[in-house]
Amino acid sequence: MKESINKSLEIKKVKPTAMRQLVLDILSKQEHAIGLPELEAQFAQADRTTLYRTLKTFVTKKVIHSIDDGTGTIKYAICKDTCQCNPNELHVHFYCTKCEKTTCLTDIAIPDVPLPQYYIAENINMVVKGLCDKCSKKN
Amino acid sequence: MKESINKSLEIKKVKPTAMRQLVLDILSKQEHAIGLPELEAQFAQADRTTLYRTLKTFVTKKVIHSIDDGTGTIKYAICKDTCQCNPNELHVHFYCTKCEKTTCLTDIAIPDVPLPQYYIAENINMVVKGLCDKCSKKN
DNA sequence: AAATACTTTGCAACTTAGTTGCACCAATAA
DNA sequence: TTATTGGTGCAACTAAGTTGCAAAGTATTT
Repeated sequence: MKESINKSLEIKKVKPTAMRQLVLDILSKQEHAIGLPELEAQFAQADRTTLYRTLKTFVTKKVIHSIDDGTGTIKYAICKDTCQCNPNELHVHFYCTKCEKTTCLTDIAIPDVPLPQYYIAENINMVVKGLCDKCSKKN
Repeated sequence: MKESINKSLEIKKVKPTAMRQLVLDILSKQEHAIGLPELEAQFAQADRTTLYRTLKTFVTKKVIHSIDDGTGTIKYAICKDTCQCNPNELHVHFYCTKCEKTTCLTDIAIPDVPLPQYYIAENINMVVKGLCDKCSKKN
């Protein structure tokens, strides 16, 4: 476990400090994407700034990817080891309006959209909102 | 012009107060989607709260739609008179990373995506980021 | 027209997320 | 060891959004 985290940091060329290992460990244990406030809540005592900067480093080094799920707070989830976050590798995200969890639908690629002339796509964000599998069954 | 604004408010069943007419008039003159701070900036003197609530009313009454373009501030643009904001009526939005403007690509419908079993879609947000037509030509 | 109720508006104050500057500490290189 | 670099933590701040409450305006009833 700890080995895989170190490996992940090594692959993406991020110095594996204790803080970073800890943050990545927590992120790896999440079932859903979480935001900075939620990450902060998992620590008894930790500085927001450090977590903030750790996440930022992870994003630029592509250890994790950020998700704008439309709630106003950015969520984060771990990238695959091989992920380079290119447009063709992007997947759809799902935000459940009932349990308010954001899920990576890693198997669902974002479909190509035709853009008007002279528009150049660099990145695409696609979030489907509705009820997740667990919540739709409870109704 | 003023007639069409009143008509729009009437259709969507919003009482046409002076403030609302003014806000809708400003929104109708925008080439791009704008946020609350930008709307506020167009007034010499106006209260943020009132504008905030006006936008909120407009969104719930479907006079305008809100766009989460990933910048952190929600943008707004006018809906068509007939728009009911159903999933099948939704269009793609484009955020230009150079001029930082958000554009409704009203002609480009959001493609259907297959969801995993038991997931129920209520709404979809799709934002393409990159260079808009004007900015891509300038390079 | 007067009295009542309802809606809209404006001020002030607050919350929340994100962000920056600066000082300190740890790890590494010269 | 000293110098340099990078990471961490505190404090303070910004920006956007939000709420409570009171005043003003509009509509409705008598």
